[in-house]
Amino acid sequence: MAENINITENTDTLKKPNFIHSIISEELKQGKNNGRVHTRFPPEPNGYLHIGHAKSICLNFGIAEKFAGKCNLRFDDTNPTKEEVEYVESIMEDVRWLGFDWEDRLYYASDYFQKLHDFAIQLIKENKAYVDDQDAETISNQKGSPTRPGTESPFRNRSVEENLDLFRRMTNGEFEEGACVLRAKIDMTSPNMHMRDPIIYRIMKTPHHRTGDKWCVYPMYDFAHGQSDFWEGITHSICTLEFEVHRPLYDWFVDHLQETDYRPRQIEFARLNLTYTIMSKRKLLELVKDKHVNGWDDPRMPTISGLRRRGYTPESIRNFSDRIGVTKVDGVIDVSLLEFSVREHLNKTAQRVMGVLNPLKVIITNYPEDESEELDAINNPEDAAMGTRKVPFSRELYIEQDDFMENPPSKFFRLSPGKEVRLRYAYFITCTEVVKDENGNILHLLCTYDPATKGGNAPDGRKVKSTIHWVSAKHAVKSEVRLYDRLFKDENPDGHKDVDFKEFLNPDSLKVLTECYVEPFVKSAKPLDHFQFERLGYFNLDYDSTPEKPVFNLTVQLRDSWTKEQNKG
RNA sequence: UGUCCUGUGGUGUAACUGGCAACACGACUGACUCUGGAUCAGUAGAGUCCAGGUUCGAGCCCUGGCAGGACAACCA
Repeated sequence: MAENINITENTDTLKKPNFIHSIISEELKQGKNNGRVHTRFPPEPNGYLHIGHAKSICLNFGIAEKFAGKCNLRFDDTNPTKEEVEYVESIMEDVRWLGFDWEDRLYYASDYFQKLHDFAIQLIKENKAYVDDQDAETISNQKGSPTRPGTESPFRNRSVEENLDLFRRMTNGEFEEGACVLRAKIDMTSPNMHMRDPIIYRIMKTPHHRTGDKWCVYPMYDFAHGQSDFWEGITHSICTLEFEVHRPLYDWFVDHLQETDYRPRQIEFARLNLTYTIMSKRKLLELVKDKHVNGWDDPRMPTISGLRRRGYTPESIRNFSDRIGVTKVDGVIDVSLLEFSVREHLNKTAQRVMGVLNPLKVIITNYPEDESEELDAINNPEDAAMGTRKVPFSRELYIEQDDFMENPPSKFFRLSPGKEVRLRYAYFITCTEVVKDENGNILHLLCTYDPATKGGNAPDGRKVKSTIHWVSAKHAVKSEVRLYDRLFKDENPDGHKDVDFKEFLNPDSLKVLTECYVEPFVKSAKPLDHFQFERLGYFNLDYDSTPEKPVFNLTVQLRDSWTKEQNKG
């Protein structure tokens, strides 16, 4: 798992305003909540966070930052059957890695189990809640349908005393799971299904990851969330669109909780959808459990830990999040926007290095056998402060197979027989002979170099069409490189009614190259360090690396107008 | 036969109390270049879901439609 977590300071100046900012500004102008702004990020610890959560994290913490308010981290842990400490820990790690700080405001819904239980008793005493002995199916049938009103439970009018006694016995564990539930008494004919006497407590005899076996009744989401917000002094409870219809219920509970002017306000926004990926925690879990990927942090996963391992930076994710905006329109964002965001950041910050993925040996026939020299290379042309490094050069080199064509088309500028190209930061070379085996497979290339072009410039002003990357065979570090492609072949794998999303898994989403050569500079790299392999893409060092064998992950390729050109024809 | 929400270039978002539909990604040109990267300059692409109405003027206001989404877990 991730070791090198560097908290990056939040210097983003963009923070594009959105409709929630407008609502808050307006309220502030009216003096609401005495100018206080307090949000929260409330994940259920039942899985790893994904890029969709990142949007929510940036939104909630971003609002706090923008309005000089606060943002809490709260675990919505009201269902012990699904929640685990492993998830709690990963979530905290991910939020921190993204660059946000909840300071001392770490909360759990389970912190409020007692208060919630007290409130439930209060509702019973006010004759606004009752114990229902019917089973799940019966209750469900009585709820009616969105177009048909529900009917009342025969237990709806039990006396307060009886309800109090029953709920006490539920709490004491006298009943089996499913034997009965506590329901709010609202309106079985409401056009809003959520107002038809919603269940607020159920019996669960599963130990809770924090409270152990102290409780055997647990509050439902709707009963816990608004009250938790209230007790924490949350002013804006931001959630996704599907909770829109829950809002009247959210308000109903808070209105019955306490008489005061202060009310947390629920505001909904559209969750993030990305092309070629799925965002459902349940389905991501399925990919992990069925081993379609190698864990939650597999670099192909849209999880934050996956993106981190893949080489995404917190800045790039924050910028992405800002760029996509916040609205109530259900849309799908093109992954290319995410990719643009990493390229943008890594272009400015990544150490450049030369690495050959598919090696083709080149022998410089006029370069002395046992000699070698060191050439100066620029670490990052976008940032002079990053300085230069030495790159070893010798008689035997590797170049990229794609950089040589025996019979090149007219627009191919790279190496071919008789053609001269520049080896980046080194010399001009000319291909003099293609050496093949008896089957006609290319074994290696014989080239000559021009000693006068050392450093890459010809004193006679001679130009070459192309500069290619290379690596000195005897100095290079043999590495493994993992190339990733999109996990799904379909733009919307989740959007087909009759086809399971797994049908669209891309069988070629991972390609492992074991014979790659990278310049010795990378020997000192630590896991997660970012590099640009010149002319290829951005890569980072994987946790699986050993000093003997580095392993690199492809974060994203460089834009490539050559293959684009090729695909035209 | 319901309630709630949403409709602006290919995609995502803007447009302050009505005033020439803007920005980013993507696409395409060209310039430059020791990364076919980056950078720079530029082009195309929507008349704002539809139909009426108010107004000198409507993406914004009004009326009526249409389309898409959410809601019937003892999940969150």
